[in-house]
Amino acid sequence: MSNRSRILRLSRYKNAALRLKSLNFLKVFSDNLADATGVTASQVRKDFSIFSISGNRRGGYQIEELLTQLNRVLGKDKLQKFILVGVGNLGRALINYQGFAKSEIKIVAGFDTDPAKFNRKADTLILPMDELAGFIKTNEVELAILTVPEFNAQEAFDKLKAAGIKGILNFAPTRLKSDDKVIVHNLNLETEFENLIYFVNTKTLPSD
Amino acid sequence: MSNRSRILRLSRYKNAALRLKSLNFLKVFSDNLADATGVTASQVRKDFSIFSISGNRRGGYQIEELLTQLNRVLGKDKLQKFILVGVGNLGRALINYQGFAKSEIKIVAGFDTDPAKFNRKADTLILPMDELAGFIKTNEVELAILTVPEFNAQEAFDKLKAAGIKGILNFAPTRLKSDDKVIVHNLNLETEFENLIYFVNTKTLPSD
DNA sequence: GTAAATTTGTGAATAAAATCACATAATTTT
DNA sequence: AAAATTATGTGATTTTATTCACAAATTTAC
Repeated sequence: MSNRSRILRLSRYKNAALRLKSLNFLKVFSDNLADATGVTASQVRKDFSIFSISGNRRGGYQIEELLTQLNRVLGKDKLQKFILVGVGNLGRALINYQGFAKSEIKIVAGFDTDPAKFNRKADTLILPMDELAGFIKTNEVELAILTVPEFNAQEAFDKLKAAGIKGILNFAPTRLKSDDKVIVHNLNLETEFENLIYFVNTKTLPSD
Repeated sequence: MSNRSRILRLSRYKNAALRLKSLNFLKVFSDNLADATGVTASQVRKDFSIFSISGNRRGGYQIEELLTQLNRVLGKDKLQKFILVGVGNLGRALINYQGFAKSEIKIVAGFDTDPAKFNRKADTLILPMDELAGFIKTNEVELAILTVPEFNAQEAFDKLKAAGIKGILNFAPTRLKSDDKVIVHNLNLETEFENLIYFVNTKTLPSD
């Protein structure tokens, strides 16, 4: 078993554990993680149970050990290289985003069709689309971020797929479909905004 | 009943319907919407049923009428004004994001503590935090986007809450909690990346 | 060293969400 | 205008996810 929201929760537990670690905590209880992430304690324990993450009865979880186990499940025990296609406002923001600094996530290059954006001297190279397939092969990149306008999304997707990319985080406002070859995670900003608007307008509390 | 994923699906149906409308389609079937959004046809109909959105037996849904009903539910029948706090890379990208152009979402001002960022002449004003509360009152803004670094998130949240903001889309890597006064929708980019990494590493298809 | 206290881990129970399946309504065909 | 066809709409069923509740393990107190 392994659905999306369960994995999202594991990430949150990890973030909560990291925060506690930075405050010099050595151990943490399911109760603490539940408070920090807004779920129930038994949910935390059930999630751990499903991924064979274990602690000590009465002693809680050793934070260091817990983080190791969570990072193992989440694949964060090794560097994850991403390329980014579409160096517009959002693309550039993601390339410069500081939030990944401590994590094992790295955007290794950006690609665009606009020559004005190419840059072979920057910290993160910005290259023409022609070099996409070659770069992916040479650098053994499996993951991509798609931040192109709606109209170009399908074409860019096809190129990424042809070049052997295995996973795509799609910010373009077009829903792309996962298949055996490529896993797509669609993240539509307008949809997220609309969701908030709905809950504010109806004054119901979202139940996630 | 009204959980987050059901509302997210309604947004997707709406986007699919919009796309079909732009191709001059006049009607659409639950089957079409299902294909376009990656769910089952009965899911589409069940979602509609729950929000009393109805079509014509044998005739499907009139797109124009369907959009009206969806926009009513999603609160997109009127302009939704947002302010944005934290004009960094991501904040600026959202301010300049073109994807909202056709929608009823508008970012009316940005706020920051850094005087270098203030701009009273730009299309979207960038103002000092001191003016936050006043602006919110004068312009009757209920919604906010939070794109500050982790360390400043709680303080900014408190100010927004005190100023009467009703809903926050939080991009800061700190989980803020919803309550009766403010609904928070947390959107943690690192978590989204990790989620993709997990499914690529384990080669399982996400079941959302 | 025994008893009391506390927290995990997980089957069992409950709740929630998705799918099925079919009666009902509308349209098209003949 | 009757019969055949095609979609919706929704109770019933199934599946999935969450919570409950308690035995097992460990720690602390006496």
